[in-house]
Amino acid sequence: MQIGDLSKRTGISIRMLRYYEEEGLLTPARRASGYRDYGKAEERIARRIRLLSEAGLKLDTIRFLLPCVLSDRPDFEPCPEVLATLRREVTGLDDKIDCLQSSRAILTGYLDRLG
Amino acid sequence: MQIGDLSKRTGISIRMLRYYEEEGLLTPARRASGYRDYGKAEERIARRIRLLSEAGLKLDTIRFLLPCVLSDRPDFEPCPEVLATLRREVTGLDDKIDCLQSSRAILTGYLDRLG
DNA sequence: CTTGACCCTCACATTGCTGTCAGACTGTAG
DNA sequence: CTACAGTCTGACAGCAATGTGAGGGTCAAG
Repeated sequence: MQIGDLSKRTGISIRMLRYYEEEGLLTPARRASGYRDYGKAEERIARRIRLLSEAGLKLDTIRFLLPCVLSDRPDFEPCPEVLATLRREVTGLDDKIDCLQSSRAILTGYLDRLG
Repeated sequence: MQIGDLSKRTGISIRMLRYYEEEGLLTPARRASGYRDYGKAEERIARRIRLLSEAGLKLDTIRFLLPCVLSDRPDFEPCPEVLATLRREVTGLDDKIDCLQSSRAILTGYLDRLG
């Protein structure tokens, strides 16, 4: 699959797909022509990267956690630092979810009182 | 209250408090000396701005919604555009909350299977 | 063989914050 | 009066993500 196809399927801009590669997150095969060639696996990775990225994880962090993030079951014991990062990010997400819910409450609160 | 005090109380950097003012979100009184003078009302506004800002709303949007966001009860009917923005931001937050929860599930999923 | 749609790399620009530093003033405590 | 901490403005810097454009190759259809 060419980059444009993957872009359309995932909604991730071509620019960002190349950027993910530049950052070492997603490394598609190359054709003889130099064209990137993405498969199903890469598509899954791309979607996952975008999900985490939209959740506010930095690409650095995602790169660091990618092995865990991709495996469905732990086939290896991650090093303590990865583990710590994992936990840190989870509590970070919890905080952020709280924050979003409070913000949501403020906005809907106003809307509700209106109707 | 001086800017440094407010900064300590809210955890918002002095830089950002001044930036909020520059962006027209928070306009404290001024002493004769030129020093900013924040009261309880401004503290509440500052906290609210930061909450929404951390939730991912842009300062532009916050400025636009600020009247609604500050009032506890609607004392006026906001114009349709404000209403639309309000609704748009709520669904945006909903999407984001979903996204964060999925991301959280990915991370905790791995951690859980580990223990 | 040409054309049009894709793709490549490289590099610069922009957005939205956020930090930091310089040079100058304020305010208080000794 | 001095010293020190706090504040003021303004400007420049950095970051992470993203857009955009130039200059040039690839490839399938006609």
